[in-house]
Amino acid sequence: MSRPTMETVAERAGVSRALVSLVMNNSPKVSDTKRQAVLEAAAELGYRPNLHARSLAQQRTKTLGMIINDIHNPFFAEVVYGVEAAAEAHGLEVLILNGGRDAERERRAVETHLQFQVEALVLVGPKLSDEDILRASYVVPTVVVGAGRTHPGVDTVTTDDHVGTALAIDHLIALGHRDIVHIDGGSNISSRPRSRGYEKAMRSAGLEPRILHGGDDELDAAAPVGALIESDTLPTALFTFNDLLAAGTLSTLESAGLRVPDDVSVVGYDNTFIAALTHISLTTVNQPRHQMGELAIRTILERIEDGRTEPARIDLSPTLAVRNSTAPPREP
Amino acid sequence: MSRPTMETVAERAGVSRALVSLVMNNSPKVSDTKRQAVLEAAAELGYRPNLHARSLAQQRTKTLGMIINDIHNPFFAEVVYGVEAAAEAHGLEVLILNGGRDAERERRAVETHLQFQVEALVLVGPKLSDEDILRASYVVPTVVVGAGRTHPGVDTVTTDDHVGTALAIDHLIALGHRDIVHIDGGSNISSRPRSRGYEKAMRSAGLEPRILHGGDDELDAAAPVGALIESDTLPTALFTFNDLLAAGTLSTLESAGLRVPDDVSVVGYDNTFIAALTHISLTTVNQPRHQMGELAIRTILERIEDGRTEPARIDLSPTLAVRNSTAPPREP
DNA sequence: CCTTTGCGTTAGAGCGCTCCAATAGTTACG
DNA sequence: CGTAACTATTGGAGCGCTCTAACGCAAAGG
Repeated sequence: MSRPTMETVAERAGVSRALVSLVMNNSPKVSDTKRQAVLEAAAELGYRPNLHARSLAQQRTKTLGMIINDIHNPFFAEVVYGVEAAAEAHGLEVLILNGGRDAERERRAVETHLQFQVEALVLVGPKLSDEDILRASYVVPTVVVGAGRTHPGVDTVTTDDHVGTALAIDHLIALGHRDIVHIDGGSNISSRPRSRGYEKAMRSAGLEPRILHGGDDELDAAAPVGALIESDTLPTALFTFNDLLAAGTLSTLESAGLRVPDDVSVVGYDNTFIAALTHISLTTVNQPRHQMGELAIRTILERIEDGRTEPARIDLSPTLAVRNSTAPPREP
Repeated sequence: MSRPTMETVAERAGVSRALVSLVMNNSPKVSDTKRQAVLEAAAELGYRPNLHARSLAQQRTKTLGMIINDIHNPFFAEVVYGVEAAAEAHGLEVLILNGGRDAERERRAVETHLQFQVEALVLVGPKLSDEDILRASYVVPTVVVGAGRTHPGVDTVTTDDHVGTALAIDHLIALGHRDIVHIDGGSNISSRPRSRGYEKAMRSAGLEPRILHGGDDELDAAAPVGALIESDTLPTALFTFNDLLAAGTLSTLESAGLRVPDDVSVVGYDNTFIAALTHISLTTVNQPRHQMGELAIRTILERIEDGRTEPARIDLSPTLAVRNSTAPPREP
C-alpha cells in the first residue's frame, strides 16, 4: 500500500539496496546489466526516491527557500523567474513561500524554510525588520532582493533608486519641463529613497522640489492629484512612486478632462506590464528584475561555494522605458 | 559548527532525547520543570527541528504541493491565497512551484513535489495533459483548479464557463445589443468552453454568433479587432476571451478613433485587477477565486481524512462585474 | 510493610536513504 | 599458478527524528 522504497526495488531487481542507490545517482561504476535491471524494477514499481531520507543521509538539501513579498504583484514574478533560471542551472531546487505583505507571515515562512533545512534564503522585497533578516542570516546565507535599500550585514541586490529617479527627472527636464511634482509612496519601504532621489535630481537642476503624499496603490492617487487640480497648482509633469499610482493618476487627470501627455506628462516606476498596456502606455523606470534574480543566486553561491563572508552589495542601474505619457510641456 | 540536534538539546538540558521530542510536540505529560529546562536549552542553542527527519519518522509530511500555471498571472494569485488560508487552518504547509506556462516544467514540478512526499497536489490552471494528471493522482490525491473544464478521474474545482459567458451575453442583450462578436482565446485551454458558451447564449437568444480568432494576451487583439474595423463590420459589442485581450481591444478601438462604450461595448473575462483600473474600467466576468482555492483544500481533505475515492466535481457560478465599458448601443 | 496504580521519563528500534569499508569476482602479470 | 590490481557489489552504520514499550518512582490502597 505504501510507496515503494529502495529495499523493494532492490529485492525485485535481485540486488542490494546500495546498488539501487548507486543507480539512482547514476554512478558510473555499475554494470549495464544490473543498471538495466534496477531501472526496470523501479519503473515497474513506480519507485520515487524519498527526498527527506536523502537529505537526511546526505546532510544537504540542495534546496533554496524563497519568500516573495506578495504573489499578487507581478513585479516580483520576474525576479522569481530570474532566481529559478539561475538556480536550475546549478542544480538547486527553489521552494517558494508567499509573504502575503505581512511581516508576521514572513517570519513564519522563514521558520518553515529553516526547518526544511534550505541551504540559503532569498527574500524578495521583504517586510521583515533588519533584525529578523540578520538573525536568519546567522543560520543560513541570506540575500535580500530589491527592497530599494541595503540591509546591514546581509547580501543585497538592489537597483539604485537615485539613478532611477534621476533618469525620470532628467528625461522630463530634457523635454522642457520645469514644474515637476512627485507623488510619493506613503508608507512603502521604497518611498523614502525615491523621494530623496527626486529631491536631489531637482535641486541639482536648480529646480524646486514639490512632494505630495501618495501610496503604492492605484486608489492612492485620487487625493493628491485631485488636490493639485482643484488648487489650480497643477504642474506640467507628475512623477509618481510606482506604475499603479501612475495609473490612478491617469484616471484622475482624464476624468477631470485633462489630456496626457498634452496637458500633463506622467512618469511611473517599475515598468510592470500595466505600463506597457497600449491603452496606458506609461513612461516608467525599468528595473532589470530577471538579472536581479540571477545575481541573487550568484551571491548565494559565492557564500556557499567560495566561502565569502563579508556582505555583498550589488546595485544595478535602472533604465528608462519611454512611452506615450510624456511629451514637451504645452507652450504657455 | 553544524546545526544543533535534539541530542544536543537533550544533553544541555540534562534529559533524554525522547523528552525533548515530547516538549517539541508539546505533549501534556511533561513536568513543568523539565519542559522549562528543555525550552531554555533549545533557545540558547538556536535549535530548530529538522523537518526531513520528522517526516521520515512520522511517515507523513503535512505538506501540500501546489503548482501554478504562471506566477506572473495575477489571476492565479488569488487562488493561491484561498488555498493557503484553508491549508493553514488545517495545519498543512503549502509548497509552491511555478509551472512557468510550460508543460514540461510542470511535469518536473510534479516529480519534485512527489519526491518531497507531499500529501496532495493542487494544480492551478495546469498545462499538463489529462494523462499526466491522472498518473499523478494515482500516487497522491490531486485536485485541479479552474482550468475551465474537468479532467477525467481527478477532483476538479472550476467555474462554469457556460454560465459566465451567458452572464456576459445576457447583460449585453439586456442593454439592447444584437450584434455581438466574440474574440476567442486561440490555443488557450479555456478557449473552447467559452466560445461554446458564447455560441449557445447567442443562439438561445435567436442571434447569430460570430467568432474571431484571438489569443490570451493583450497583443492578440490588434489583428481581429483591426480586421473588424477595416472591413466595416464592427458590431455594437465585443466579448473577449479575457481581460488582457479586452485591454488590447480597448487600445485598438481607441487608436482608431472609436469610443468605448459610446461606439462599442466591450466585455472581458476573469476580473483581474486590470479590469478594475479606473482608466480601463472593464465590465468582466468574475470567478470566485479565493473560494475556489478553499474548496480545493476541502476536496483534498475529504480524500485524506474521509477516504472519498470517486472524483469530486465542484463547479462554481461566476458573477458579472459591471463597469464602464458597456452601455446601450448607439441609436442607429 | 508490601503491592498496586499512575505518572514522568527513557532506551531502542526504525523511517529511507547515502557512503565508507569490506568483499567477491575478474583480469593481468611475473 | 599464485598474487597483485582492479572492478562491481554489498553490509552496516548513521543522518535526526518519533513512537512504543518498558522502567523507576511516588502516592495510594490493602
